[in-house]
Amino acid sequence: MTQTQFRYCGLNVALKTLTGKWKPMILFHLFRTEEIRFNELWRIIPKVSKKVLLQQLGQMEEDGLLIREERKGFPPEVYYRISEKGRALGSVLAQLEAWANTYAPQQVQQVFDSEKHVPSFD
Amino acid sequence: MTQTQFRYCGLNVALKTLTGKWKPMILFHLFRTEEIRFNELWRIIPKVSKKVLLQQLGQMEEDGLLIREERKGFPPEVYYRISEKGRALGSVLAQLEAWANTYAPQQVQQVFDSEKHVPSFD
DNA sequence: CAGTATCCCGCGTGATACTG
DNA sequence: CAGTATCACGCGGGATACTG
Repeated sequence: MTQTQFRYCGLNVALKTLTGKWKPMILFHLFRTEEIRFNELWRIIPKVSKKVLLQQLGQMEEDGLLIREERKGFPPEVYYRISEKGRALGSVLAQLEAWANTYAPQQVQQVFDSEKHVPSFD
Repeated sequence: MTQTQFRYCGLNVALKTLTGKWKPMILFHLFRTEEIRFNELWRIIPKVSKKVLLQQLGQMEEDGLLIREERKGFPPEVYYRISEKGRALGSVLAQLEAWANTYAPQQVQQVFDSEKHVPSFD
């Protein structure tokens, strides 16, 4: 039996940065691609309003999870990519995913079914 | 460089079960003790209303994170303890805690300071 | 194309009083 | 002691139109 210990202050902070309706999906895509433009991201994420997507990206930038790069010109080009801080979360996110798949497979399936098409990348 | 992969459906489910203002603290205490009575928990968690604490405990029971045991008699005695499913999250929670302490120490410190007294058990 | 401005609504959280 | 009933409020999320 593994005895794991933690305090809750850091846990609070970590969960706060991860909390947001679209953040898991955003992270998923950031982990998949080197960089991605806003509209590209917006197109592949169904049913989110532009305002909210911008909002969540803004929070994630504030929290240092991602890096926003604005290449000058017109029309504007803005690229988002995962940061080091964000990448450091990768294994933990994978473990959360694994935990859910193990202990709550039916709920995971529900989320899966509730979406038109979950990008299946192999 | 560790390449970690995850989909977001399970991540969504996992984060949903962890989302709640007092859940990190509740988990912390459940991991510390074998079992704990409601009022005991209520006393050591400052500034949470009884209703909300009950609410969050209720959700966590629904999600199978903890086990609620009601021992008959009067006045009633209700004990809460971590479940297997909940315990399986231990190492992940510890990693989230560690991540926050590494990458956002000042925010963690802020949370720490904003509380009268964070139970420091060693 | 990327971002802002408004207006809106439901839900998570909270204070307080009451009950078995 | 543990739990419920009410009432209230702010905030996250959403629809839509507009701007540089």
